[in-house]
Amino acid sequence: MRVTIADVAREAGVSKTTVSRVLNDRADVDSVTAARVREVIGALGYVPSSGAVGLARGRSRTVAMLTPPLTWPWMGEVLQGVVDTVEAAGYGLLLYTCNRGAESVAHFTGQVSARAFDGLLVVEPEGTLETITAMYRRGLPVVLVDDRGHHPDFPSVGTTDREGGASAARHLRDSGRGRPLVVAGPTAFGCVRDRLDGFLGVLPTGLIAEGDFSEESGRAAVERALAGGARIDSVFAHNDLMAAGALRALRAAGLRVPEDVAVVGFDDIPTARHTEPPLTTVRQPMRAMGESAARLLLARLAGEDPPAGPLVLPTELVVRGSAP
Amino acid sequence: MRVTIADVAREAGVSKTTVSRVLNDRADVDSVTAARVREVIGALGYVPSSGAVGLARGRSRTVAMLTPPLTWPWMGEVLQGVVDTVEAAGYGLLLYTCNRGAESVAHFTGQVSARAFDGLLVVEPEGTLETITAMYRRGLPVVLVDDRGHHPDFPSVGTTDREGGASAARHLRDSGRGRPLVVAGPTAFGCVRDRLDGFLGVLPTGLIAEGDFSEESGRAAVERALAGGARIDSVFAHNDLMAAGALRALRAAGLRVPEDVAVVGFDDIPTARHTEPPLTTVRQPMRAMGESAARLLLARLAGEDPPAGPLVLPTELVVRGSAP
DNA sequence: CTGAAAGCGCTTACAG
DNA sequence: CTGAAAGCGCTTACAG
Repeated sequence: MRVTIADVAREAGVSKTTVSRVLNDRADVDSVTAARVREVIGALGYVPSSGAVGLARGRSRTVAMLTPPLTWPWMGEVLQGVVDTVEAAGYGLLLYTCNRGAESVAHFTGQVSARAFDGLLVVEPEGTLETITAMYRRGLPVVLVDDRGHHPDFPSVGTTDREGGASAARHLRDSGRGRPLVVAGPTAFGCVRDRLDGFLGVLPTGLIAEGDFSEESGRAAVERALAGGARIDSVFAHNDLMAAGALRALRAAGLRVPEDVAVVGFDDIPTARHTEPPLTTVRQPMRAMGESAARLLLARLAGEDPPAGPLVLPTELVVRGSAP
Repeated sequence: MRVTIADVAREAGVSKTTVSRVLNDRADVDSVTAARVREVIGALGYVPSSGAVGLARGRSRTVAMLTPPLTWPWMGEVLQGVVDTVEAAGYGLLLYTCNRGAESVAHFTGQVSARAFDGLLVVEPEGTLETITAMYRRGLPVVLVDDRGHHPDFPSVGTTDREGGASAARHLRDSGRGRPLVVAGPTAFGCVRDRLDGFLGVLPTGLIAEGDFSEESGRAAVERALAGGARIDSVFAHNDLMAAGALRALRAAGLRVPEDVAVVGFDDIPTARHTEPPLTTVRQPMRAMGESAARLLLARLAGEDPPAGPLVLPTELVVRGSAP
């Protein structure tokens, strides 16, 4: 039924070896022969079986990516950066998510999926780190897009969390704010600690609430602070979702943003420009991070040595109405 | 270096055939033998090569998905629905995007990627339709997640665009609005014509602008209408991005939303609840559409016949502040 | 410049 | 219940 290299060889009157050479653009084929083979390939609509090619070559020209839920507001950017880079290199991308928890991971490591790819890209490895480490030890090239923790063992791509936090603090300080509330993410994450350190180094405060990166937790943190009688003139939230929640709580309490309280977020998700007022935020270059991670992995597959330290891409303060 | 089925067989003192039987849970293996083999598999950390399995079995247990840019606000939901369903069935998902245009498609159809999957899921096939059709004719199972056009030749999953448009119109009419501006998408798309028909059947209007689904085009459409002296009391935009643009233009013109002009969008993207005021919108069940499309494809791969017509999932009017 | 043959790591009749 | 052997569709020394 399906057209194989043998069909092409027979039709073109050459050996499979020669067809294979043409397919792989080897120089040592007579140009007339090559042209004829190419013609037959076109006429027959022949497409090589990637499974067979992979088996024979020992590698699949496919990389896998293990992600948190794809509904995270910034995953689209990361994914697009990865796909573009990987496709441009002629690789395929196999996508896995951990959102079904242990079951997903089990499946991921299980017999069906495994060994189908040459290398692995991981975003936010929490929960899967042991598994990943084991695969890494057995020789699987891995690169982390790691905005959550510090995993010095792996090649990784990150962003300037500390400087990002500091830039938010400088901006608030320079616009005359001195009583900030920080709505932090879970402090177990390395990025959270970095953002906190950077911020506090510029603008020290005792008012620190720990949220869980959800909008609701941002809202609750502000409500608690207000109910506790805290007199704040600004909020720095560790992501835009919590900042949006803070915005709501402030306005619900009758406070004006930015006149009474300025708000700065982190990430610059698509929603950030649509809140009222639009959100000033520390932008993470998610797309560039996806591209860089993919490039790092591809370089690794091409035999290059992994870089000594993590690749760190700069954040950028984006000023909008919530903290002019 | 790498552990193969031969290593397991040798270590367990059985043939490769027996190991293969254990691997595939065939009933006809002595339970003691099976236990021993399983033990060796664990000890050696053996993982089958999916390439070899696929080659031997003639199918890869992998499906591919061809998508528009992953930064589309609702792609995350679709993708998550697909990944969940596909993973649960023990299949892998190969991701391709068309965002680099012709080059992407060429790569997609090219030798490296093709034949690496058993079936294909396509979202918004514009531009790739000829290619897809050709592959479909040659026997590749295909399912469309098609919110843009009408392609009766393919099994597809859609939503109730016409009823969605009608529900927006009924809502506006019932709240006393009679002079709507419709900001439509490109009328070349089947879904746009359906939304328009549904809306106009309930609330006829001559004020119809054609946007391109971008926020900017929504803003421009409203500005033009206002500049032309149109006296409107409501806007129905064919997606939330254009609705958000309309919202901005209206407020910039000094009009109050919803008091002076009510606004209804389409999609219910994450940003919809964060605009000021939050957007009333016709929700598309993107995640369910992704799940259904994947299920349809998997059923097809399992040998089931494709359904006669498209699978149509219901929209739902979500009422928020922009049109209470 | 070209081809015959072995091999990649599995599965699957077939035979026992 | 178990195994030897052929075959899946390619690539790659090796020989000419």
